[in-house]
Amino acid sequence: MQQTLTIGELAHRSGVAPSALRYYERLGLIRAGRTGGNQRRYDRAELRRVSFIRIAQQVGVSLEEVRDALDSLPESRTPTRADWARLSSRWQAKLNDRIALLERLRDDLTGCIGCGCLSLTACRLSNPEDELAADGPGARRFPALA
Amino acid sequence: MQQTLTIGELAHRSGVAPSALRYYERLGLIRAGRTGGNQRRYDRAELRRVSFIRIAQQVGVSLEEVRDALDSLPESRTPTRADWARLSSRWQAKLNDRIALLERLRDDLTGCIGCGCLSLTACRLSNPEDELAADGPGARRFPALA
DNA sequence: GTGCAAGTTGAAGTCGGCTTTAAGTAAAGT
DNA sequence: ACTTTACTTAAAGCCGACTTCAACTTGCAC
Repeated sequence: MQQTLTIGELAHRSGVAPSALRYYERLGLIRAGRTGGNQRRYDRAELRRVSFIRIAQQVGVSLEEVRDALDSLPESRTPTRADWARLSSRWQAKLNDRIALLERLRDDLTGCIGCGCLSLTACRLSNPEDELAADGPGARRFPALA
Repeated sequence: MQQTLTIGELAHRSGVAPSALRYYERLGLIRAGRTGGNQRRYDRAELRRVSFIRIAQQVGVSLEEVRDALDSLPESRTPTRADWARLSSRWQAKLNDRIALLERLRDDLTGCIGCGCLSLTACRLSNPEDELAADGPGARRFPALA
């Protein structure tokens, strides 16, 4: 017999409000069974799903993207290992991009502290900006990630 | 004589819409001079500021947090190096936390692929969940970052 | 079996982060 | 000078991610 959690218990365990859990369910991110009296009962495994959702969210991934990812995790039958690998590598790339962004941000900060200048925005020593000015009318520093 | 950018030019260069730039200005994240005819003229340095904002945002940092950080970068007079160090280390911690989250997310994914199971949520091999069940009624996996 | 905390729903409200709209002004090209 | 394109504002609208509300039902505790 499977042990299940009420919405309150899952909320408490995960640190996510019951209202948010219902919202996630409406969006198809998590699933719940029901009691005879129509109350939700969560499989313990959902706790991991919720954790995954929250982490992803905290690093700037939208719920829609998360849903797409979770949808690709087949609940039912054997998926091809190739499908798995594809999904995984897509997320790997996404995560690597974000890690790179974070490192860039960190380096910007430390660079400006390192060089002793007082304004991040005016630091020419570590960041000669004129490279950009050279590459035509459409020079964009940060093309969109997605 | 300082070279300046119109809002359209800054928008194009940074990949951020003019409306968003005006919004950032209202929130105090960026600054602009004005022409005689009341049009904005941006110092080139603002490009770096905008870049910083967008990167921070993409990794889940709110504009308010960004503003707080940027506010601590004194535009005017010499700030204490201690202030700088404090601000920097606060952000370092923030960034390190986020990097850790990303790595955890990535490990969750790869772990589940590695072990060959088909459901992230049901993977018991690599993630025995019962440790959590043990630590009382308030066990929360992810206390808030901030 | 009764009481009360915890659960249910749909609809409306909130907040952050912008975009759009409307009505008008500035600046650059010819 | 004139035309076109880019800019200005305030106010309203929109979308994602929830929370709150109101009215009602379940289910565990005694």
